[in-house]
Amino acid sequence: MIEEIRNKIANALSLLYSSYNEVATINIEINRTTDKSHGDLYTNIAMKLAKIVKKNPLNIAEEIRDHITLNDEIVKIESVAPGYINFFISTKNKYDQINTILNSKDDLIQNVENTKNIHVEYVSANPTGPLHIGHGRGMILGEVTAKFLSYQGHKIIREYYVNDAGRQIDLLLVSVLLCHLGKNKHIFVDEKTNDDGHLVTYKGNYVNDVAISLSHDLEKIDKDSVLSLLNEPIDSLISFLKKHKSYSQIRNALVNVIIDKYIKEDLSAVGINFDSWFRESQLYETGLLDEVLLNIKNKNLSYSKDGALWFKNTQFGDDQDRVLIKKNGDMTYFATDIAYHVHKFKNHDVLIDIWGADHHDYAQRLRTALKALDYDVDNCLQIHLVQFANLYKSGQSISMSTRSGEFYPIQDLVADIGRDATKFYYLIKKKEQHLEFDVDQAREENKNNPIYYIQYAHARITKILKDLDSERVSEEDYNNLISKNEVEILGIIDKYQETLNKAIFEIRPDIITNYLYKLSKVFHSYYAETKILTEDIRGERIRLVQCVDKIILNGLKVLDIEPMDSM
RNA sequence: GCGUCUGUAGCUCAGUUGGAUAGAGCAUUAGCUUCCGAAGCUAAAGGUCAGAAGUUCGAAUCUUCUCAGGCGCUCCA
Repeated sequence: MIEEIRNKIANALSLLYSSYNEVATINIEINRTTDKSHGDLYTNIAMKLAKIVKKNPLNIAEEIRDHITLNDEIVKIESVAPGYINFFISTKNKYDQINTILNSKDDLIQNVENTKNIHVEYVSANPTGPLHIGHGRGMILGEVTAKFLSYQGHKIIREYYVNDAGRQIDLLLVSVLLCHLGKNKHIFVDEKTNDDGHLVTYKGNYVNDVAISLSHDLEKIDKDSVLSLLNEPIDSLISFLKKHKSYSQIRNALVNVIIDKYIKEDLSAVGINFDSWFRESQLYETGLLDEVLLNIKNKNLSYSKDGALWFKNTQFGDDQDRVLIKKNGDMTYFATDIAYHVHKFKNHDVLIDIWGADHHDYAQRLRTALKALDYDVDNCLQIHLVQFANLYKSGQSISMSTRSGEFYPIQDLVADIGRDATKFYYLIKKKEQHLEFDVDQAREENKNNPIYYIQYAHARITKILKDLDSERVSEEDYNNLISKNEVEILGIIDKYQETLNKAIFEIRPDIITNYLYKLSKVFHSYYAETKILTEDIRGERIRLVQCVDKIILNGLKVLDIEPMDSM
């Protein structure tokens, strides 16, 4: 319908204003009206042309209007000040979408033509403990990103990058070892507290459980040697451990326990399964890290200073150069991340990283480094930065720290409000927005809680339609659906497909949650005001609510939320 | 100081590519059960779209500046 009108206008323009070159290239916008007294569709083309053809926009609108013929579908055209052209569409054609949706068997999603191999990396929290609500938003948005891209038709691999070779693992190992020796309250002489007042070693209750699981391995470490190092700086103990012949085996066992007993369980609680787990240690073992560092050196992008190896970031606009290899020989995250991305570039067309917004500067740094190594960063690497979520409970903001053991595990949130509410609330706003997440509200089972409100609409429709299985309802033209709510519902239905596809292609789940909420709202209003199962126009109303229900089910399915037939 | 995200009703937020009178929910106030689920509905009230200038026929939307808040600017992860 919109295309048809656009063609008619283009035709009129070529007759009227062909002498102006710019007219041929102008974008003819056709939009839906918000006020039905202005018809169904409108265009602002006359106002855009006013400047080019130097005429009063209203006159232009009139000229265009007179060059478009009416037919069965376009029943009226009017030109209105300051220069809108409004189109009135016949009811029969206005609502083709309702039949399209009711008759369709697929998911109403358009596929892209050239599909790509896309690598999506998300969560990737250090394997030092259970996942908590601070990880929740990236977790859910990462999953939705992967899902939406696969709806588009792309081939997706979901990967969790496991930082199993860094300092945090050594600190966790020390913490676990202390527990094993019954010294879990021990604090090292040099153990500083950071700005948040948290310690460097891990103090959560789970550390003790991990120590029990690993007791067989921990027995291999000589107890007396460890005890003798307790009054020295923590790094003495760490270097002692690193020299131990079973060090990598024990570290590996530790990481396995954390991943298998905690992280995978946490992910599964919100329904996430990764296709691949990539370990940082692989970068060392395969020699890729050395290879990449050599490449950086050969391209003259690094230099040595103060015993460390530096990348020449200032050559690319950064305000300082950044360290690749520390004075003590350890790699920085910068170095291993470059190598990891080099690895990912080998087998994929597009890489997507889902990171917290606090990594903004770092993302820029990584991009420039990879660009300097001749990777097509602009086209092939997307780093999606997700703003923080602030969770509230009983009016209090919940703060989080894995090390101190003071955190709210994601599994507790799921147990508290349910998997679907958890997902829904994390998805309710676009990623650039800071998210205020009220746990108490998410637990409520009333209209304060959008997910229940939507579920309730579905439950009500399910109840109405329950006994109608045998009733045949034929395709209708919906001419009798003329009440305010009916017209509004038809209008919302009409926009579903374009809304859905916009959400999928722009990876904006918030558009879907908003849409479903609005649809549910009008439905509830309609339901309270109108009896659906009446004698006279029963069929049309049944089809209307069937369509509403189908959209709710489809929208929830796209978001991977389970519908509730009764509540 | 630099970078970045944000600023819309008392609170939490929508607002299509710049379009016609800026919209919801909560909270407040006043109502609605012979009737498909009241886990609901109806209505009232609530606005300097942070501020200023600019572009435009037309700005919450685009540009610039200012103000306020979050985050980052470690040989941290």
